[in-house]
Amino acid sequence: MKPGNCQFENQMKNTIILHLDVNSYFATMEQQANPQLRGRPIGVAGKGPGERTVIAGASMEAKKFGLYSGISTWEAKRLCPSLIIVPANYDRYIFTSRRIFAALERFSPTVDIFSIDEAWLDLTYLNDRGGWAEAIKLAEEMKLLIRHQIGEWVTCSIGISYGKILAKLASEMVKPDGLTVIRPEDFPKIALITPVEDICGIGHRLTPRLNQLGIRTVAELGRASPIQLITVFGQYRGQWLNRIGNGQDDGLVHSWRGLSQEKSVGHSYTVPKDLTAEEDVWRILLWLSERVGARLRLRGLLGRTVSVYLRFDDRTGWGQRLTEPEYLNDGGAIFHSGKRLLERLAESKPVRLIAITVSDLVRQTELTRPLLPERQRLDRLIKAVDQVNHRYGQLVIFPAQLAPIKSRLFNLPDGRSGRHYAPTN
DNA sequence: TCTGGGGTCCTAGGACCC
DNA sequence: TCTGGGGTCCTAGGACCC
Repeated sequence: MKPGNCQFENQMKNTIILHLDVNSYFATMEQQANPQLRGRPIGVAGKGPGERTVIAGASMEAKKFGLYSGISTWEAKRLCPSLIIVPANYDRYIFTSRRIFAALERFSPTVDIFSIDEAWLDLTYLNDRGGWAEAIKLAEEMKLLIRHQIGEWVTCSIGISYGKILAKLASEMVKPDGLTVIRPEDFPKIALITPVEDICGIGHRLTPRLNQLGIRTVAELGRASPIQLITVFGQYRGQWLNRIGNGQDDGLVHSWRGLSQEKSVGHSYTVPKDLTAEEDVWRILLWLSERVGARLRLRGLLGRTVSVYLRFDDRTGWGQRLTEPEYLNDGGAIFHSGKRLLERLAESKPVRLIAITVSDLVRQTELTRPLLPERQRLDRLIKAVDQVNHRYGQLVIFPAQLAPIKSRLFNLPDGRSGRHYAPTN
């Protein structure tokens, strides 16, 4: 094989990648915390009853009824009348997630976090001490360690392969508590029976388009003409599809330490009842802006691109973004940008979801230009407000414009903590 | 009574500059 | 005056993930 034209570069480097996925993470956390929920169909919901919400996670027992993440609670109840709906405790899930990833670091210095309950580990270093057999042994140790440290009810599915995508595919093959290996020589066999949509990166839009071209399995994807794939799906995606179809799985594994800076911070909210008054939309936008600002400051970040997104009662969406000359992280300024974007909206339809996101982020410490004196004063005020709000719960001190909907807002669950705001008086 | 909330990455095209 | 190429910044939009 010519160098530089190496079809299976990862195989030649003897890469060993492990993917770990905690089974039904949110539901498992709740069952671990409350033994009465074990063995029963439960669904974890993001918001309180009466709000428009969906199931964020379902237990294995509930999945047997056809439940999945993203289904509305109403539909979930219809499929599984005995379903127990449990409110989410995101703070706890995040806390436990960090404990799991920290525990995994004893197996590899390179732990690449994919989501709250999934990570890849680079085990290539095992090549000179047992290789694949040793990787399998470590996987079994990981399962034991997680059960021991996190909880007896907590199982995970592990996949081991020579690349990230195939390791993830392997971990999804057996659930719960699986351990599956795809060695380079196994790929052709696996490709024959794997539908393209099982590949992470081929979703509900690409699948029908591939199927239309007569491509249903990964093996068929591998046989497809690279030129055709590039023509249909563009340079980047076409090449990627061709590579993955041929088992060339060469995505890099990055350590989460140091590298993982967030690219954007945002919040969205689906209102219980569609909004028709412009001022109501502004108030929700201000509330979301304040939360985004607080989160940016908590992480020591500033951003200068502000995006606003609305979803209307007819399910259509509208979004705009703008980049400010100055970096910002206070709710007032974020809201101001967001409101300017909203002014560009021509039509007026009932609004069901409002979202605001700040991107193009930098660390506060990276900003070299000193703040103007008036900006310094504002900064001190914001810091004092942050301290109070942090101690007593979010938005104890809040912008006066929020007063008209204060009582409603204080009944909104905080998406991250699952807590309800306490009354302020 | 349908469809949440939090993210990531890539591309095309316009404006502007050298 | 016209034309081209290269580069950067920005916005809109599409696709994907859990």
